[in-house]
Amino acid sequence: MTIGRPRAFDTERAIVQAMRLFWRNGYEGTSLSDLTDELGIARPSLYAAFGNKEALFLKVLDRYDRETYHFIQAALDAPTARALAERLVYGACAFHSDPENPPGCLMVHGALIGGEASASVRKETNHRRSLLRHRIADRLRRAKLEGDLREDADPVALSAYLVAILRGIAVEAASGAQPEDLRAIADIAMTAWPDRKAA
Amino acid sequence: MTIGRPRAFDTERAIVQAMRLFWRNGYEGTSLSDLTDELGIARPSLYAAFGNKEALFLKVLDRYDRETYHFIQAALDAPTARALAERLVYGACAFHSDPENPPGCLMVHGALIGGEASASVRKETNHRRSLLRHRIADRLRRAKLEGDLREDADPVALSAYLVAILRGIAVEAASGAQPEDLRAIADIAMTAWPDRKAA
DNA sequence: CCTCTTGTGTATCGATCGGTATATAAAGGG
DNA sequence: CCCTTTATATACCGATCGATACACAAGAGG
Repeated sequence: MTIGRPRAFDTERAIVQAMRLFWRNGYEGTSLSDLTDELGIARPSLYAAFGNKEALFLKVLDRYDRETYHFIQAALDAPTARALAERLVYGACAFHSDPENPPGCLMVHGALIGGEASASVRKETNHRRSLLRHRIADRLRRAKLEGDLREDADPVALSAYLVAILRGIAVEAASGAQPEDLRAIADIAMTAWPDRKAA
Repeated sequence: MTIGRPRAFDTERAIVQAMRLFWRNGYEGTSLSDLTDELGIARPSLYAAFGNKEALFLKVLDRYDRETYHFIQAALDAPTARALAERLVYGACAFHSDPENPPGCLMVHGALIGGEASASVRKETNHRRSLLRHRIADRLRRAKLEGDLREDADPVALSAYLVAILRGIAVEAASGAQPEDLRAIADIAMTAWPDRKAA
């Protein structure tokens, strides 16, 4: 079938292992030696399979969005605006409380800042973060049309607020906050959500 | 008076210049060459004046807390709990909207994550972040005693919420959010603040 | 002037960074 | 068996990392 020597490692498994490293130590904080040590493969194998460090990180981002940070999609599928908000903030609490997950959020910690060498990677994570806000805003606009969000509510402002809460929870979790601390934040955050009746 | 050759640069000015570099590119993202280029001094002069990179960063953190991130102190001096919250969230908006300031928050971006080389620096910024939450919680406890915060309000939870909002605003600002976006977040965040009357 | 003390400039240290050249090993096709 | 193709392992590349050894310059005190 496939010609040539077969690959001696599982690329999907390698991406997950790389994701955990980037997640914990950031893009610049994770060296090629860290990666090859953790993955148990030699350097040229990694380059042959993924291209280079940046390309591997992009693959990791895709995997993170698609299969790890998936409470976002569950939230966007919620039937009402309030359910969307609840699934977002409490989903973030559960996500960042899961001891299986490294602390914080890969999208925030992975490449929020750094030197000029990681500028393109930073741009990509920035883009994905703003994309999330737009997806939430679109869903809230639809909620207004469907009548489960007040007429005077501002979808753009509310989506910015929700995303800010997610970032705040992620940073606090990375700083060592306990699950109950995160839930307290989410509880208070939800009291700001507009009810169906006018003010 | 002082014996020996006089220093040819202003250490206070150098700390401010170093702060802006660390603020913009993070601790690990700022190299010694970046620092010496920006400060216009040679490498041994920097080491003689500040010790090493980590010691310089700690001096920068002190300066940031004391003279740059000072809206925090103004908030803690507020007469009421609600005024505290308002000064915090709107102060953060103004702070992160000021075009004179690099994007984001030095305490968050400077050393939120990284390799093992910056572990001690990360521990220090973590400590300072948790210190802020405790100072706010203490102020809110006093507010309850003084009667301008509802009896059933939880100072610890509210302080965690406020800090999370600050982190969220900082991350969004670093991601390129506009001043009006930040104010929208703050406006909604404040609607979660408990009124004096019971629910 | 000389000495002492401290800061400056050059040139460099070993370690590590991301990335590769080269040779060899393991499969399929003939 | 040989040839092609792909993956592996060793060893290495130039560049940069944080940090210094060394010699010299600039002031104070004698």
